[in-house]
Amino acid sequence: MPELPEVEVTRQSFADRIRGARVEAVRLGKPLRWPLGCEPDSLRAQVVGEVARRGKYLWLEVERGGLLMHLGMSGSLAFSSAPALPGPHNHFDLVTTHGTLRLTDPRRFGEAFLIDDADLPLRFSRLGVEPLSEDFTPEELGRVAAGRTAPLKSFLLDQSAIAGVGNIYADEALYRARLHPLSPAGSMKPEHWLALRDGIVAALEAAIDAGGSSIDDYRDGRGEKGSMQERFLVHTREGEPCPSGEGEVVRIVVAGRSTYFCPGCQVRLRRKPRRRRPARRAK
DNA sequence: AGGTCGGCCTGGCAGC
DNA sequence: TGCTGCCAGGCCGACC
Repeated sequence: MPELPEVEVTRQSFADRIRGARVEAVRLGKPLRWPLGCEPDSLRAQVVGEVARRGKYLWLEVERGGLLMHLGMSGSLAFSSAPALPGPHNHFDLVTTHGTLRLTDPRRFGEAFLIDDADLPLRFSRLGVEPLSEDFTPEELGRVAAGRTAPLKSFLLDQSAIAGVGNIYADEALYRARLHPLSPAGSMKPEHWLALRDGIVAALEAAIDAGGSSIDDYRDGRGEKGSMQERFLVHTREGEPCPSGEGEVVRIVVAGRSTYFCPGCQVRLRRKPRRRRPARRAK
C-alpha cells in the first residue's frame, strides 16, 4: 500500500532522470478513477520539470500545469528506457525522450490527471499538514486534533488532518508514541502531541530509509522492492511478542481498517470531560 | 462540520 | 479442480 514513504521513494527514484524530458506520447489503458482531463495528444512536446510530492500525491510539472498522480492501493510507477509491451494492469504510460513513466495498478484505485497551475492550491488545500515539514510541530498536531472525538487511528488516516499517513504507518506511529488507537484524538495532552509527532516522523523516516514497504507488489521507479515490511514493530504482527518485550500484539478493526497494537504499552486516553459546572458546595 | 459508511476494483485465499 | 464469496484498503460522496 503506497503511503507517504513509498510515494517519496518512488519520486526520488525517477525525478532526476525525467527532469527536462520532452513528452512524446501518452498511452492510456483501462480507465482510472478520474479521466485524464485533456486530450492525450495535447501533452505531446511538453517538457517535464520538477517532480514534487504532497501527501500521497505526486505532481509532475509540465508546461501547462501538472500531472497529478496517486498510486491508490495497488499502484506503482516505473521509469525505464525500454519498457515491456503494456500488460493488462498498465493503465498509463508517459513516453518521454528520457524514458517511459508507467503506472501499473491492478485495482485501479490510482489516478493520473492533468491539472492547471491555478487549480493546484485549491486541490492541495484539502490536504492537512505535511508531516515531514517544519510546520508539523506538536502544537500544530494539537491544534488539528482539538475537539475531535474520533479515535486516533481514524484521525491519522484523515488526509485533511495530516497528509500522507496510511494504515501501516498509523499503526507504527501510534506504537512508537505508546498511544492506544482508540483514544479520542481530542483527548491528547501536550506531552502526547509531542510523542505522536515524533512517532509519526520516526515511522515515516525509517520507512523512507528502508525504501518503503513492499507487502504486496510495491516497487519504486527502478523496480526495487522496499524492506520496511521486515521492520514493522506491530503492523501485521498479530500474536507476536511486543517489541518492548512484554505483552503481545493484537489486531482489532477501527473504522473498517485492520489495526495492530500492544494493549500492554499503548495508553488508552479517556475522553476529555466536558467543561464542568462549578463544583457543588459540600453539604 | 465532524464522523461513519458504502462503493469503487481485482488478486488472493478459504471453504466447499 | 473449480467455483463462490469474502477481504484488503485510499479516497470520495452521501448521509446523519
